[in-house]
Amino acid sequence: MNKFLKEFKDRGYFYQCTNEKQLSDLLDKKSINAYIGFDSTASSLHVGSLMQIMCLKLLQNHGHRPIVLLGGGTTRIGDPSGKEETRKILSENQIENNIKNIQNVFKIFLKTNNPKLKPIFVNNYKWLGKLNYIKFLREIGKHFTINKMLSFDSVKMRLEREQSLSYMEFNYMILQAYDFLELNKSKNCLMQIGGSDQWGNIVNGVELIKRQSGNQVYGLTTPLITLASGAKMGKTEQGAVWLDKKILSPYDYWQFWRNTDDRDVIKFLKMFTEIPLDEIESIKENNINDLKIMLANKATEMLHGEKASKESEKMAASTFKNDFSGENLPNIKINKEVLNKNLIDLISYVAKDISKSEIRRLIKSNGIKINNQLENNEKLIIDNKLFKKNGFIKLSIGKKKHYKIII
RNA sequence: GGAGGGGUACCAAAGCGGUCAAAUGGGGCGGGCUGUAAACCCGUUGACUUCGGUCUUCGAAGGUUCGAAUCCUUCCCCCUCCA
Repeated sequence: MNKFLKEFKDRGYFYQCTNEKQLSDLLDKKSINAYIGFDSTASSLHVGSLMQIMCLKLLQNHGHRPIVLLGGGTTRIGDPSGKEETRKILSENQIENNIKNIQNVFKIFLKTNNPKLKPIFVNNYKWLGKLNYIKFLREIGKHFTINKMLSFDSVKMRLEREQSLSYMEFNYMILQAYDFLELNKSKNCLMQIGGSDQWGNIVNGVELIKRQSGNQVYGLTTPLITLASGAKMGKTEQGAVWLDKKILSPYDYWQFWRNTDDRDVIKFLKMFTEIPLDEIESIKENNINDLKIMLANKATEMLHGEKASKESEKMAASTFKNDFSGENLPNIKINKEVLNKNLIDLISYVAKDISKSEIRRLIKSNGIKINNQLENNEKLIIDNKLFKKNGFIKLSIGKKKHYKIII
């Protein structure tokens, strides 16, 4: 089997392929261009897309060139795959801004010195935006039969559940197929990768290209990641795990990986780091917590860089050892308005999204510590004296959130 | 177009004139156990509070009533069946 394909499978990225044997031979013979499309519905991607990003990275590592399609056109429509409801339509401006921001992630992950392997960015609005309806129906539409379209999971599910599917959304798969055709023509793209829910859309593209130009292209899908707990990958208590430090700090990102379920650690090491598989094999019996730290380090390093990764590790170490070093904790400066007020005001200032009622509850239920000391007095006045000993206060909210309060 | 059913807190779902800030489950949060894991156990889960209370919530707006999530009117949205 082709080396790329082999690693693709060994790392757990493989779900389905349109023609595995042929694809393997092709990849052995030459370097190809392959694409994955990403949704631009939010200003950043989250870990839910990370596997796809890793796929592109792997592709690149094996000497193939990644094409990143940011769906300025299709985002204007909304993919019904896997969705139970029609999606909100975003404004054009929003979409373009999202695309700009999302690109940064790829620039980080797909950085390379080899100009031949540099990622190609495309926005399908460029071609979808100027389609001529009649012409499109005649040239592209004729290749799609309603009979078949109705049989696709994305459509079938909606119909079975008797949830409405608008004509607009119904067209999504045709547009995605058209994207593939366009990229095949203009960028000589020979493969599309996508999540398993994209299978139908991808197959349509492969067939459309075959009919239109006779070219043979391939599709590859990745499995839905299932966590040991049964939950969806990428959600934490706080919400989605974003790949943008403006939305989710490197430390929180690091923590996300550090808190991986035992049963998922090896799987994640394979999927979300570039540690060689034989190395993972040889360390897999190591202490589980060391492995989690390794996972967190490597994953954070890929996205936020080595420095941020190391700092996060240090911060975690000082946070979870109750030795009161507190050195690496995030600094929160308080101004005089908060000084000499009470504990509730301080916490409210530090954690703005917690309501005062909630803070009172926290204090009552032993959730708040000042300098590692349980503090039950919500009216404790925060004055200069408290800062005397160390020059700062270590404020702990629950077991995992700690702050270094300075004046 | 006709006939029904429904919209309740983060989600699901009970309540159907006062005892409802609203049962129950899930989720979240805090605590315990531990390994920053899992499982389990306990507590908590509208806001503000001088801890006495106060204010705002049951699709929207009005109305009846001492009193409404609960009854009436209008409107909006969803679903089922018939045409």
